Amino acid sequence: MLEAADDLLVEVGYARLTIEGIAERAGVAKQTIYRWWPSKNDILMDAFVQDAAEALIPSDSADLRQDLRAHARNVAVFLTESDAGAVFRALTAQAQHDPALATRLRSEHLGKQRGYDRLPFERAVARGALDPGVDIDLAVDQIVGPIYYRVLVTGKATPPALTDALVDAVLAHLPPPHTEA
Amino acid sequence: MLEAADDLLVEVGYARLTIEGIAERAGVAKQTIYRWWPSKNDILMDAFVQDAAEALIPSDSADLRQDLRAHARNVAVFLTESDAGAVFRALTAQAQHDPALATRLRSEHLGKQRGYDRLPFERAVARGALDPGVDIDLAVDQIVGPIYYRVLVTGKATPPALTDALVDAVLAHLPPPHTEA
Amino acid sequence: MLEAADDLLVEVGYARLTIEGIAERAGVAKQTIYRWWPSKNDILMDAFVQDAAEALIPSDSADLRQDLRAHARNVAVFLTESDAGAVFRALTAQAQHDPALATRLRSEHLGKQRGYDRLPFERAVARGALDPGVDIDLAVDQIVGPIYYRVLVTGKATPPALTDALVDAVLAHLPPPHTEA
Amino acid sequence: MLEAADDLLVEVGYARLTIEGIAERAGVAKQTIYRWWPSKNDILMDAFVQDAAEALIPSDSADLRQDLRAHARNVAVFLTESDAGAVFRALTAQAQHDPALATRLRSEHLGKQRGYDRLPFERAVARGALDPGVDIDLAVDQIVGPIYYRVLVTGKATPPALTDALVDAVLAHLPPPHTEA
DNA sequence: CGATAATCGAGACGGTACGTCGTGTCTTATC
DNA sequence: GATAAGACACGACGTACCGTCTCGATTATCG
Repeated sequence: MLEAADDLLVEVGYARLTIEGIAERAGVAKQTIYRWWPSKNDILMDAFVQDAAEALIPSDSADLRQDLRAHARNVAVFLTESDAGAVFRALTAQAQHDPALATRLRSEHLGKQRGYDRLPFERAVARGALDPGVDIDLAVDQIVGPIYYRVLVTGKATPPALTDALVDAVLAHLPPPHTEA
Repeated sequence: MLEAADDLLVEVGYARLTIEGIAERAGVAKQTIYRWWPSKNDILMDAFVQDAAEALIPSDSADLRQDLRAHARNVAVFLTESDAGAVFRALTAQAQHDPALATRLRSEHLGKQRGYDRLPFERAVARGALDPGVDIDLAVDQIVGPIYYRVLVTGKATPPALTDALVDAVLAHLPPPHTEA
Repeated sequence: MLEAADDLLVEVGYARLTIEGIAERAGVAKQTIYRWWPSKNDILMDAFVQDAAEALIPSDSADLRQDLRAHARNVAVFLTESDAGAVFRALTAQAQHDPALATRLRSEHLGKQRGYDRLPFERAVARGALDPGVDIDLAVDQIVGPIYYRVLVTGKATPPALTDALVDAVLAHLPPPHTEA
Repeated sequence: MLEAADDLLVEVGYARLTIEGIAERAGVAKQTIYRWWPSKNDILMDAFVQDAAEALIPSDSADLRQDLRAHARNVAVFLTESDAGAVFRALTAQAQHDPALATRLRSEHLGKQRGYDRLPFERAVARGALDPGVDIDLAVDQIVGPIYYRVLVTGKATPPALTDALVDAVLAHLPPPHTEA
């Protein structure tokens, strides 16, 4: 059922995604869908949560720059090339018109994702490679913000060269750990 | 007519914005709307272009940091607080499902806007305050990207402290102009 | 269960009478109803047979006119004022669209009722007060026919004055018993 | 459209007559039907009024018995054999559950029909062949009542022999005009 | 007297039709 | 000749019941 919704979204696009279509594709009665989900967006939300659960956990190589570069590349690929990314873009779009959906999206996905995005920095702090006073959230915004912006707004590509440059720019002015030399 | 569309969008939200509603509000027959605009999105697009034409041109104080900070603040306020910003968010959302709209939005608004966003940097280069080799587009992405990202995706606030920090972070590692000492 | 059906019919009318409603009202699962009755009409039919069993047996006063007048009044009151009459009208209505129901209604109720309707005439013949050659069925039709017609079709009232007049009109031209003077 | 409703009623019966079916048959959108008729019964009512307008006007032969016999036969044939009669039976059935429909049926059809049913008697009175004090409505009820009763309730046949007998029975005890001998 | 089956409530399910809303096209009457 | 008014074919909406189908839980009987 979630699978049917997922597939149809990718096939025909959000605009032509109908509950009747999902029901027919899933071989299910319309009422059965309404029994479990109040709206099309909730179906997509569940489909997305189910699919995207595993994704976008940064690796841990003990090298902050390397981890961030890999993670930024993964975020870009997820957003632009994966099916789950297509669902995410659709949900984000709908969330602009639907505050309840926005809340769900943030509480059920973006919160966790923010945790993953912070992970490389937190590991670096833990291993003493980064000053604990660094504003990690700001750093994360500076890396992933431009990626989402390009995907959702300008439509420009987000090649590795770009994501690498974003990472490098952020790292360039992060204070090194204070060494009592 | 565009006004009616504009008002209704703000009043009832995109989801409940109908062409019949716009026609009624404008005291006009539905067909008259169809004579000029092929779709709801095109009406909004025109309404947006009309309204937002003047906005978001950066000031010129001969101080790059000061100009960028002011501009970033303006972008944030436009996106979160103005009626035109609400229309922009709706259009950006719909553009996710409608490539033609995405194209219009980019060619009729974002291109010009990008020019404005670049202006402070170009002026700084012109007055010799910035190395001409700087990747201005990257710098712009790093400043405005996180703002759009917060507004469209995470829903977090974008106070002046944040936009200032973004500007400062970008300026911190921009190479100063090469001075032949 | 039959009681629940009966009550609901009188309360909400046939149009809003649902099997789910009956089940809920009777505190019973829908399937339990389906175990015993194939359809809504069959439930009503059983409810009617149970309730109406006692009704409409003509008295025997040894006076044909008096018996017929009393019986005709009873028929009119049954049809217009009793709950069982309401069920009968509903069943008769449905029988127009459902031949099987029509057959049940005739075999399980109307046949017996016709026997009761004939009784005063048969008693009169037996006691020598009526010519045995009389077409009793025709006479019955002429008395009860107009009553049902008014109730089911024209909706006009059927007061005692009317039923009495019907009886009198029929009796007026019935041949007296042949007396070999 | 009315034609489609009419045809479908005869073809599939009232129980399977759906508005979607009528729409499809008439090559029309469902909404177009709802624009003009609030319910299935109203469609049938209009279809019936249109079709049955001409029917059942008694002939005038200057012979009361002959006119009544012919008219009673026509009524019986109309009810049992014509398409319009099938619609009438369905409407009468639904009118049992729907007071508004009952009212329409009476005001738009039965009133006029009652006028036709009375006509032979009124003509007889006019030509001096019938006592003006006769209760014509009662006489009409006694003739057509049993016919409707047989058709709607008992389902027994209404052959000419029966309708003739009904007419004869009524005429048998009607007072002749008072002749000043 | 405890295992074993029948019966029941609850309610999910695939369906059909409902009556409503909005779309984009069209015709008609007005100014 | 453009416009308001609004009818129309169409597609989808969300709802109500239909009749069928598992599920446990609860009796009720029999071993």
